[in-house]
Amino acid sequence: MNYISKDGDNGLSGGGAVQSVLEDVASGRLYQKVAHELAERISQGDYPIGTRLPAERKLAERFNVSRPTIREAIIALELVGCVEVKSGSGVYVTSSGSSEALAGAVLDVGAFEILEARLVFESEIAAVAAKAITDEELEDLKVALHSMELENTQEEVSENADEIFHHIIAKGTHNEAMISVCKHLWAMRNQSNVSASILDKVRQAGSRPRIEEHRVILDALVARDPDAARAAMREHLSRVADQLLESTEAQAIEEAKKSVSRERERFAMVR
Amino acid sequence: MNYISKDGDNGLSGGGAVQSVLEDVASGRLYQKVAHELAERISQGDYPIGTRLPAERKLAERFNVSRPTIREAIIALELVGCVEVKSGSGVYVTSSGSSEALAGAVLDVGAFEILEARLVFESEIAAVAAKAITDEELEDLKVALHSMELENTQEEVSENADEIFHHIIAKGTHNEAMISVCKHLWAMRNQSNVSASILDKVRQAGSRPRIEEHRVILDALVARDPDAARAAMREHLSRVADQLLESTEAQAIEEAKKSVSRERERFAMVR
DNA sequence: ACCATCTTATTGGTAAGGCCGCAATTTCAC
DNA sequence: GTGAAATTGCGGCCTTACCAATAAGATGGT
Repeated sequence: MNYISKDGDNGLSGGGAVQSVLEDVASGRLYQKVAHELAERISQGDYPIGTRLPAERKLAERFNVSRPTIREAIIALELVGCVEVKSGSGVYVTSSGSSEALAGAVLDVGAFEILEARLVFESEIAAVAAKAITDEELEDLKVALHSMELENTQEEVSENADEIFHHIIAKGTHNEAMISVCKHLWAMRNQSNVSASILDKVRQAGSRPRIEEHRVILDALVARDPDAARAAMREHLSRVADQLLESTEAQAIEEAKKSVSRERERFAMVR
Repeated sequence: MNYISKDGDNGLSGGGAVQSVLEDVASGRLYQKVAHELAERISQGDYPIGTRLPAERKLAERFNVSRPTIREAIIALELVGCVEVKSGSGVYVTSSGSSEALAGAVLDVGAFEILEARLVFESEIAAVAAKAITDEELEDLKVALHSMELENTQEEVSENADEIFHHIIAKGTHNEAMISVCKHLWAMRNQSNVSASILDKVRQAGSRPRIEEHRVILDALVARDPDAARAAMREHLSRVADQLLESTEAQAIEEAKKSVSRERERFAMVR
């Protein structure tokens, strides 16, 4: 990935063009991208364990970002535990293992991509859960569904019930890896800047049908029918995606028209 | 309270999960102290959940530190997951407990669970990739397959070719979310302590058939046949899982017998 | 050879400033 | 009066520049 913009523009002096980057990936935080890239280099072996990373200023130069940004990225890596910084000496690689965690970590992803992934993965999760879910978890699902209904009547939409509902299903697989993937998907969703702005409207627009779709999913799980559960989840997320497409079109009818139609086309393939 | 005194070492004792992650001061980085203090205020209720924190500049003033330092502290809190920052709006308290912190983190997961998840998810990834993969990526896959063959003849097994092969397929979906999930799965796999010890033997035992299985996957992708790709990937990972089961039984025939049979049973359901 | 000192490389922290997004408020047209 | 568009303030984001403190090696005197 390249952070370089056309020229050495800086926000300050002469250069008018904005501070780089934001063309490539819209408004992710810069330190995250740098940390991400750095983690990938580490886990890839460019910076072996025990070695010292280049100096902050060198890194800043190599990534074409400022030193504070590099500092922030290093702090992120430090908190993840794959790097240790010794004051006055340098920053040393301690473990490439946890760097992979961050390498695969969030980063800004398009809302449609996330939805497409959820459509594919969560459907399978539902199918697996249909065969493994316990009665208690089904009970929890009913509670979650009920609180979704409450949210619907009240104007107080906390958005949590939906997430909880899907999380319980993932938990119903009794497979930590699948649960982790589910969390990962929702973490991406919750961080995505697109979804933040648009998803609210989408949810408000179609909150009634959503309840019914969730109920269908629940029924399939109660029946322990994997195929029905997969189909119900697919149907649900397909409808959410459709609504997102509509909303997106309504919102950015001019600018993103081409992009939308492209995404729609892509989406049709997996649907 | 003043953070400038270097020897000051203010107690800052108490603390919950959040503080433990933000390792205790010792190393004397200023942002850690600030993050620590901030986390304490949050969990203590000074900044209730959902509310907005004071602006960077205000906080800098209140803590007698500079704005970059406040930014760093906020990043730490953000990574721990107890705060969410919305660009242009402010930074909001999300949860005083950092249970979400481990959400993205890779905690140890059983090898079978990971394999089961890969079986389910990577098969779907292969199916999606079959419709979206480019010719260049197919070329890359051929190269990866070739280097796997080389690894097979030599005794020098670097194990990388396998991972690269699967990564390229994920990349072939052209969906960042799916790529991220794939990375996430492999990160779990690579960190799992079970796999570290056993997977080597498994791979050595069945490295020859593996090549053939990968070739079948590649052929399906070349043919752009989603169903064939999914089936081939499922077949491949099923065999890997079988071999892992055998190896596990051979290794820990006494102690883990029950556990294994339980896992086998579980595994049969999704297979 | 040994030790104290100087130099250098590196991180730690600060200050000020421009840019851009968000949201509330105001203004203006209907 | 009401709804939509422009303005304005706030707030975070990233940058440049500068100075302080520390660690580790080089230097030089004994």
